[in-house]
Amino acid sequence: MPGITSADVARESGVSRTTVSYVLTGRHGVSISEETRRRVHETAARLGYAPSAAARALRTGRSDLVLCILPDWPVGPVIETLLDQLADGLSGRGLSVLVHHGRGTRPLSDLWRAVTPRAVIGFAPFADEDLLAMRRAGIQVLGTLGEEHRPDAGLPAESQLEIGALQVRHLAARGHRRFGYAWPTDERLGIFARDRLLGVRRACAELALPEPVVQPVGLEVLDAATAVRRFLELGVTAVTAYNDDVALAVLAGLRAEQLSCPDDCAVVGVDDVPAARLAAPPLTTVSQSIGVQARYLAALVLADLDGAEKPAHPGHGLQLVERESA
Amino acid sequence: MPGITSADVARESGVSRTTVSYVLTGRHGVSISEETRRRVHETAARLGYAPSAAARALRTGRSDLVLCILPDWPVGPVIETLLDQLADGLSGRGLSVLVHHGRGTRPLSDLWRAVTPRAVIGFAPFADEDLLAMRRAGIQVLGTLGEEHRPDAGLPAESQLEIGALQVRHLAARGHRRFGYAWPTDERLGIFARDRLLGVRRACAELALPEPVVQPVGLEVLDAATAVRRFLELGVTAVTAYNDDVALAVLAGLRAEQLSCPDDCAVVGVDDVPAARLAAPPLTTVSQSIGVQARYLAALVLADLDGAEKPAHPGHGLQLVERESA
DNA sequence: CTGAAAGCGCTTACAG
DNA sequence: CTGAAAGCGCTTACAG
Repeated sequence: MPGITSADVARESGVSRTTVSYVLTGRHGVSISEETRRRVHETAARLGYAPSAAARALRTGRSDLVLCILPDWPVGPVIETLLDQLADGLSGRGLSVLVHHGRGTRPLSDLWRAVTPRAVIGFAPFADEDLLAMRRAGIQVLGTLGEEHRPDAGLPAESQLEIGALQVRHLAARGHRRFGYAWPTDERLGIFARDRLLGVRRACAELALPEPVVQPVGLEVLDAATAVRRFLELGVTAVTAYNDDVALAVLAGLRAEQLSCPDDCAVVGVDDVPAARLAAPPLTTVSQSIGVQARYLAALVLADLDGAEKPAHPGHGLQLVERESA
Repeated sequence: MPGITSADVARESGVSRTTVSYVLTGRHGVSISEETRRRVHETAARLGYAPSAAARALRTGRSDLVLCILPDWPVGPVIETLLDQLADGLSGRGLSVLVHHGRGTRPLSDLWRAVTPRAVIGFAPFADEDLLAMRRAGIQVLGTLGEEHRPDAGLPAESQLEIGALQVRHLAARGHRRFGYAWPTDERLGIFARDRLLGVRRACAELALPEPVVQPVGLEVLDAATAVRRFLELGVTAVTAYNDDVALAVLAGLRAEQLSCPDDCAVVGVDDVPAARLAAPPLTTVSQSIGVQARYLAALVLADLDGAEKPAHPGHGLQLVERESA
């Protein structure tokens, strides 16, 4: 029992496959009697017919899939939520979101060729040749970092810069002058960390503050304690962390060193993960309003689908969530 | 420039499409001169040829994709790591892992028909009709909860039961007799929480301990504090939490109530997320050895691919990670 | 308003 | 050792 085809539906309904296709794809312009329409729909439902996506993709060169390419590290709850909301925004238009975690040695081209997606959304930059190949194949290619972002050309992502700047401005407003930057030990994160740190550097420069002290901070209490000691030795009074995970480690390091936060050292993270508000002390952090981002991405995909013009960029929607750690 | 087809490669190499196909799919049994082989490979590489997956899927009825269906809530770092490792294990055999977050209103059948996957792996139970339809279409269907798991038939998942039991046994060995169960407020988690709690209940019964006190615990300090107060009023001295997120909330609740952990109340979580070791105090938790699970899943998929017999189940590989909270 | 026919790009018996 | 041909299931001009 391999499956019902449109030919089966046509035979059962006493019409041609053409008519079945017209009825089922809701083709406009062609008028088909209401009676025929009804019969075709009814038969299709009764037989449990679902069109072969492979055949449709082969014929039209396009599927109803949106492929999201994640980098090869655990992305955390924020991106997960973004993906969920993106899927929500797209499902109403018959589009399904499929996610690929960038692991495995398989070339990217195998993947998008296998999926024939309507659009590809990259959560980290694509290699130029991949980008070109996808565009050439008529696939809409989007990135969450903004199109201007070309790390190979040395161009940082605006939103990442802004994150670092927000952290600094909040702390500077509270009188801090000497900053530490808690750099993630996972090397794969460097691509984002670089831009966030750059944002911190620039903000410090603008405020005529000294350069931040950069220190790698592992996600272990002992590692973090070592880093914290080093920070304080160098006169740091406030730490901007790469993200909440790293910030949580700094908090743990401070506790291990019997230091109090924010009195001995203030800390601000990035992401506002659920654990942030449960930390000791509750973590001040920068949240990226993912609802806005998700809607914007969905709108971009749909605009392309409709041949409409691109929606305006909603801004980065960053927000400082003040709790007790800074 | 729509794309290079096998016909292009054939023409350029001066052979037929048949030969191109034979060479490129590495077909055994058919002998083709080494010289021809070389020429075809060279031409394909030079032209940047990659076969159309849609055409191949239509012809063979199968793709090189493994589709993972996640439930519609954020799954957290543990599942993310599992997916990464699964992709690693499968990529060597030319299989790519694609993930669908179970959001959106689109029916599951649209999805697997669009992807024509080699295998589908469910991280939450499938509806019976979906299961049947996929099997009928010749797709290998696997679940991370074990095949015996049929919640609609009231059958709990072994591994989930065992998690709860492990938590209780650890605490009972430390002299605790009256347990609280920190139940997640996110209703979508109920399907797992139910089985874990059942494991706790059974373990209590076996040890002739009183029934656990179940209390929903939100991921906010105030919610958690309320729950903690209630637990202690009822004489609870140790809390088994649904997972580390909930356990972190309990810890925050204890701090808010000026209570000490583990002296006033011990806590044990599930998952061993990175934040667990950074908690105050560091969280004792049950870790699910995902490396083992990932390898087992990969082996299952590959065994089916090769027509080999199923690998033996490696056991649940649960482990209690003792830190300071219990 | 509806049907016969071509063709998307591949794989695979089948025939030489 | 290699090629001509069929066919996977669909969509879509084109012809009635």
